[in-house]
Amino acid sequence: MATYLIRKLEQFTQLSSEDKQKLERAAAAKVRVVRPREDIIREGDKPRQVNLILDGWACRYKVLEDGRRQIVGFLVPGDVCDIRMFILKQIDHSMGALTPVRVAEIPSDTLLDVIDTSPRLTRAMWWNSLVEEAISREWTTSLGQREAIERLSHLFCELYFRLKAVGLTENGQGRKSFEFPVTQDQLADATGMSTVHVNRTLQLMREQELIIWKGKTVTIPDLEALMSVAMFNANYLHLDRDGHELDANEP
Amino acid sequence: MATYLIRKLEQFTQLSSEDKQKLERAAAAKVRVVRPREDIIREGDKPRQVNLILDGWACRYKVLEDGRRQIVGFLVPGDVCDIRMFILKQIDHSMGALTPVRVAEIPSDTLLDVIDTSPRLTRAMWWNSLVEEAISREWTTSLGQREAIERLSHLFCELYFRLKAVGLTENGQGRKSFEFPVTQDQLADATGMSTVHVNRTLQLMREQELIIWKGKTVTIPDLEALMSVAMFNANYLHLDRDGHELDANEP
DNA sequence: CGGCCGCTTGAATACCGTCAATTATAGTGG
DNA sequence: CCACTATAATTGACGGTATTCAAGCGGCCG
Repeated sequence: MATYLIRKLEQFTQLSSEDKQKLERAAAAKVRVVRPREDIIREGDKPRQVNLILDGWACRYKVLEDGRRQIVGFLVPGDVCDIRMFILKQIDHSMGALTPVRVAEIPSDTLLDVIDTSPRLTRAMWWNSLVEEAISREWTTSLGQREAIERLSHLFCELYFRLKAVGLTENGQGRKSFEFPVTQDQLADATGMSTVHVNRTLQLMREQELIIWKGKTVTIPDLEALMSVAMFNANYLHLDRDGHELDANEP
Repeated sequence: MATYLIRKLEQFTQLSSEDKQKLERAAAAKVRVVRPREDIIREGDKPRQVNLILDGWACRYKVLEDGRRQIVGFLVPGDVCDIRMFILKQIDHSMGALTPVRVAEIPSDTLLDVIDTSPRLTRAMWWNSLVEEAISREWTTSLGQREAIERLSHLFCELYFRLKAVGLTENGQGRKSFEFPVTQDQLADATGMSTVHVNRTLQLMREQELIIWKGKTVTIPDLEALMSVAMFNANYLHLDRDGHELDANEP
C-alpha cells in the first residue's frame, strides 16, 4: 500500500525491512476514495489525520475572494499531504482530487510514532519536507521569471522526475512517458496562465517536438531538450541519495 | 539575542523561561556579520550550521542559468534560515543580505538538542516551518493570480504582519509603519515584475494612499484598505496562538 | 445520438517588459 | 562643506506577451 511512499523515501536512503513494514502497517489502517473534483481537505478545516496519496492525482490550491484559483502543487502517489499540520487550528489551503484518488488516512499519532522511533525514517521524512519546500520555491521562480513555454516545460520536467522516483514512468526506446490526467484548464491554474495561452503554448511545444500529449499520456521525446528550454536543474529535488550514509545494512 | 525568534514562536505558544534560556544560549554561541549584497549561504554549498537572523534583512533567492533572479522570500529578524537542511549534500537556493545582517551560527546538533528536549519547542518549531511553507504557497498564488497592484499590496501586508509578530512595527495614531530597507529593484525580483512597472505601480499606490514610503520607512495609512486591495487573509500566517493549550504555566 | 466537457481558433486589447535617458538621493573624499 | 560618484528612482516611447471574449469543433459517455 505504501509502496510509492517507500520508493520515494528510498531516493534519500535505503530503508530497513522493519522501516518498510511500519509504514505499510500505518498506511493500511483506513482508506478513503475521493472522486474527481472533490476535496480531500478544504481550507478552514481542522486537520484530523495525515493523508497519504496511494493512487491517483490531486493538487493543493488556493482560491481568492473573487474566485481566481491557483494550484500551488501537484500531489501524486506517495505524497503525504499534511504531516504535522494537525497542530494548527485550521488548514490554510485546500487539496482537491483531479482523478479518482485513494487516500490512506493515518492518525497523526500513529505516523509520528513510526517516524520518531526510527532515526532513519525521521531523516527520510525531513528530507521529504525539504524537497516539498524546494518545489514550492521553484514554482515561485517559474511564475516569477519563466515565460510561458519555459514554465510549462519546467513543470513537465518536475513531474517526470518525481514520477520516475516512484516508478510511474515508462522508458521505451529513449522516449520517456507518464500518465498525465490533467486538463488544460488545470494546467492554466497551475502555471498562472489563461487556458487559451496554455493551449497555444502547448501547440508550440508540440511543433518543436518538446512533448507529445495524446489522451492522458505525455511523452518526452528528448528530455535534454525539454530541460534546456525549461532551464531545469534537478538538484532541488535531491534525488541523489543524500542520506546514503544512513542506508540500512540488508541484503 | 534570540529575542525576535522567541517573540515569533510565542505567537504559537507561550514558552517557559527554561525554553527561552535554552534558545538564548544556543543563539549566543557565534555571531557573524554579513554585509549587504553578500551571501549568507549560496546554492550548492554544503550546509554546515543553522543560521538565525538576529538583525537586518535578507532574502532567499534563485538564479536561472541566464541570470534572471527570483527572490522567493524575505528573511527578517527571528527567521531561521535552514533548520534541518544539514541532512542535504548541498543547498538548493541562496540567501543574501539586503542590509548589514547579524547572523547567529548555531551548530545543528545544538539546536536539535534544544528543540527535541522540549515538546513545546518541538511544536513551536513545527509551527514555524508550517508557516514558512504557507508563505511560500501564498507567493506562488500572488505571482500566479494577483496583478501588479494586488501583488505589491499583498507583500506589504505579509511583511506588516510578520514584523508586527516580532515587535518591529510602530503604531502612531492608527497609521502602521515599519522599516523597509528594500530597493525597487529587489522588490521587482521578489514580485516577478520589471523595475519600471514596480515603480509605476508604487506611484499608483501612493496616489490611492495605500502606502507612504519615505526613505526606508513604509507607512500604511489604512490597513483595511490595503488588505482589501490585496485580497489579504492573514489566516495562513497562523498568528492566533494555535498552540495555546501548550502554554507554559508561569506568572 | 445528443449533450457536455475539454480543446482549439480568431480578433481586439490590456498589461507589462524593454530600452534608453534623466533626475534624485546618499555616501565618500578632498 | 561641497563636489563627486554610485546607486536608486523616475519618465517616455514602443513593442511583445498574454488576457479576454466569443464562437466553433470534437470526442466520450450515458
